[in-house]
Amino acid sequence: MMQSSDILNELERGTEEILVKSELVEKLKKGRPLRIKVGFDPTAPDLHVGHTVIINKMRQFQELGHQVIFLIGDFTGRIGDPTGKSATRPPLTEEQVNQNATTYKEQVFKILDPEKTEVAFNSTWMGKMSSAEMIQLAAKQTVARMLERDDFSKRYKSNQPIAIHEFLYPLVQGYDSVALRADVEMGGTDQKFNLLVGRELQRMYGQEQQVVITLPLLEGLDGVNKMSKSLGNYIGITDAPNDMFGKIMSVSDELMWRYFDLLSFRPLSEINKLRQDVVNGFNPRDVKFLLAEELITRFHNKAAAAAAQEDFITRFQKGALPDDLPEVSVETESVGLPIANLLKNAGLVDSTSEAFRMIQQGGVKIDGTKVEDRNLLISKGTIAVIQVGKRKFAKVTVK
RNA sequence: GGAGGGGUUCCCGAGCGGUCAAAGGGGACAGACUGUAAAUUUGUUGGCUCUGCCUUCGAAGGUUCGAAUCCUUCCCCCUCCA
Repeated sequence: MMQSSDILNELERGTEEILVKSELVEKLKKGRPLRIKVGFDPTAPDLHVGHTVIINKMRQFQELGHQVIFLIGDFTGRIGDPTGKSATRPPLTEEQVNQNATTYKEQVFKILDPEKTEVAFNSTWMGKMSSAEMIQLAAKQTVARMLERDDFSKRYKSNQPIAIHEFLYPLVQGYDSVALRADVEMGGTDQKFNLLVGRELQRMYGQEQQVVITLPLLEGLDGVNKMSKSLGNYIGITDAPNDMFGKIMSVSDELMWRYFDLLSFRPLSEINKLRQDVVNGFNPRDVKFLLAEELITRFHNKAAAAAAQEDFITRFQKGALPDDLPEVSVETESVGLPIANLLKNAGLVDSTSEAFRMIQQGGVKIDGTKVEDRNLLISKGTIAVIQVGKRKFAKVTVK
């Protein structure tokens, strides 16, 4: 049995902030399972490893015997994205929401225990709310308060639009905590404002206030922006082993340590040792291999991790072709097809202009031989392995 | 309702009658190099029947030999005042 101070240390590990820590201590003392709320966006059912930072934390609460609530913001999703990036978001149908929820479950249960997870939808209570009640809810916060939110104030100051409905987003999210009687709500640091609105609303509705725990946002593969699908700088947890491996390898040596801190289950002492090894001349590439292996094993299995590493080595270190070459056939009505058109028709490039550029840059190879002539005609009946750059390959048949 | 500012190629952002497929940066891609799809470095970055042609600068008209650049109307965004 762990000491309560050990439990607290364990829970605090990897978090950005706990508001208010003393309240969490009090709640933990009660000896009953706490209700841990975490909200997810229903439009984005493909989780990436950035999301797993928080899911790992949820799992930790579960292991300590608490009740984890996986809240799908299907109603909130219809309000619209308050990041201002997508002005109009097509409303999801109930069918789509359910489908996305299923996808979610498949993914998070690679980490969470399904027996100890409650899945909730906020449309359950929000859908029943009358407009009068909605306005009463809106009356509980002021515009000035809303503008305190970093994202809103920045946009306001830089003359970016803020639609009124975007103010409702934090209110609804906060109200969810009231409806669920949450003891703890977790979210990314970008969620801090919304999470705190939940605290305030609970107080106004006469409930004990939830403790807010924020977790750091994981940087994406570029090392600059946070990991997100829209930026394309993510490692999806359903990514194929080879893709996962490649993406992890493309992370800079520096960012790799951040990933170790937030994604690896290895103890800190072990990570520090690896760090020291690299300082002493150990190849950081091999440390990256370890990270890739751990994550692929978590989301796939050990054999897949080993195979992915094997593939990476033969393909990039030794320059060999991958085993699973996609086969494509392109048709021509004359005796042959100009190389540029062939590349385009085979889907290896987006346009013939791009094809010409690639040839000019020396990135196109046919059966391993670099193409020098941009007007090269590939005759009908040819079957050849064509490569564009380091990552695009196809076995092309000209019919 | 009034006054003013603005909408440019994937993104940010110059251009303000011809030399504009449109500076610069970011991103992406390609080459070189390499202990890695790290770092570094060089280059490319609208399309096509490709060394020439075609379509782009919120939308539609107009002026002009010629418009992203000028005019008109419309749509959208922002700021200040009410």
